[in-house]
Amino acid sequence: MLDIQLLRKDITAVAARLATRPYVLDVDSFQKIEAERKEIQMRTQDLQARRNSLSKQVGALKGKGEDTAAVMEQVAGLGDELKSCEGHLAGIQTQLDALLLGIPNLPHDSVPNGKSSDDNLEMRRVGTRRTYDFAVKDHVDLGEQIGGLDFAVAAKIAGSRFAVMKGPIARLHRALAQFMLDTHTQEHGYTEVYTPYLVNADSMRGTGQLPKFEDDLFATFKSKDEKLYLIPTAEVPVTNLVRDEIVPLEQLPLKFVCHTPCFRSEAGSYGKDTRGMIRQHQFDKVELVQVVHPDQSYASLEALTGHAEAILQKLELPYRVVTICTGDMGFSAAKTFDIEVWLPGQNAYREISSCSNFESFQARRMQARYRDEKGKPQLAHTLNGSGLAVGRTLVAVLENYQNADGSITVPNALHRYMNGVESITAGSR
RNA sequence: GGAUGGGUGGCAGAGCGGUUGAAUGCACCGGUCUUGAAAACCGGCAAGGGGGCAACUCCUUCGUGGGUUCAAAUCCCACCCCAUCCGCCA
Repeated sequence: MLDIQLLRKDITAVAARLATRPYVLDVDSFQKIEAERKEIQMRTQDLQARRNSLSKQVGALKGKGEDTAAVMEQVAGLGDELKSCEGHLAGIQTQLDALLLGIPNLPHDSVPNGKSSDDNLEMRRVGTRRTYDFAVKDHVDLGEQIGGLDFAVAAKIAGSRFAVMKGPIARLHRALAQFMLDTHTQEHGYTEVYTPYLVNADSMRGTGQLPKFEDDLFATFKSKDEKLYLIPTAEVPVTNLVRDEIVPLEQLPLKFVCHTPCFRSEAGSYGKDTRGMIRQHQFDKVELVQVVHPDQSYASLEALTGHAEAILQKLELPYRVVTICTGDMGFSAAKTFDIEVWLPGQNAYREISSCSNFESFQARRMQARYRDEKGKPQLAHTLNGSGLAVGRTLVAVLENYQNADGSITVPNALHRYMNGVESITAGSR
């Protein structure tokens, strides 16, 4: 959510910056509602003030044993107008909130303008792409040949966009998650957390999934009329740890790492990435979340991106980092770096992590604050990034570490998580 | 699912129709004292929002929603959450 003061003061500049996303801010309707709000709010508060002071007089008169009939009559006369004003104001406030909740974040000045992913800015390429003296396979063929990846049985159990992993592939998948958690907690200073996978609507609103993106979510029912949502990313429960909290200054920055399954409906991506486990309804991810002082958030974004990159470096997987342009950026982000890993099977770089600074956009929605030097509550800045998407990392390992005979060499960094296993083949367990 | 108790400021915890945005303690900030610190003493200290150039001022908030009343943290109704015990259970 944007600061409403910003919209009141300089809506033209805000609209211009949002247009780069592109998002058309309805300036007229905002200004119309805002003008109405101002008028009604002032009138309502004036009536309330009069009622309060008259009521206090009644109390004072009664205390002295004097007659109160005249004052009570006066205050009674206020009743109807007050009630209608309060109702009117509540209605306008609801409208205003709805409008505000639908406005995306302002891109940071350093974000390149652009229309689509074609306009994203490559920052760096890291690692060396292997050359193969045989025809490379993709992870689907490799996994099925080993007997560890089964999409057909997953479709039987649940439908499309699910996978069943078995044997050495399932183990490799687990090893990757453990390896990521250990690296981030032991080397990057994150605190591991375990959270609910089902969350309430307030939490989804806090991080920006609701009200606009309900279609992207899976939901379930706690009771007949109480809905719970399956998390699309650990960002949601973890960032909401600080919802409605005032964190003491000395506790910043908060750094959390969390491994969870993620559930996405992938509505609107029909026909995209239908093969393999690149785009699934359910996938595991290790997520990094930081809550920081506003002065630090861009330095933190660089650091957090580096933490995600460290995983790929340790796994010796080649990747590149891109800055997402205005037109390709997510709703809540002020700036995003994507990390894209090289996939020989697709002969392309594919997103494996997305690291964003949300500035105060999420914090304002969820009233996540810290106490500044003067003791005043201030909105914190929130960040998060995948460190990394476990399923896609598995895909990257399978494809990059494949051998001519279809076996997979286990990256050195994972040996201790695989009980010393250095290679997996069809016979592995 | 059943029973009981409970949800009040950063925390603990009073208040149970009016002058209470809320006693008291802790924490925190400023000061006195001290070589320094502690202790002691004095003072300050909720959040969100509106109006105003400002000084300042007004509104809202005691789990949530609704109701009664001139007036609600306090009374009534519904719901939610937490704790404990019983039942069931990974």
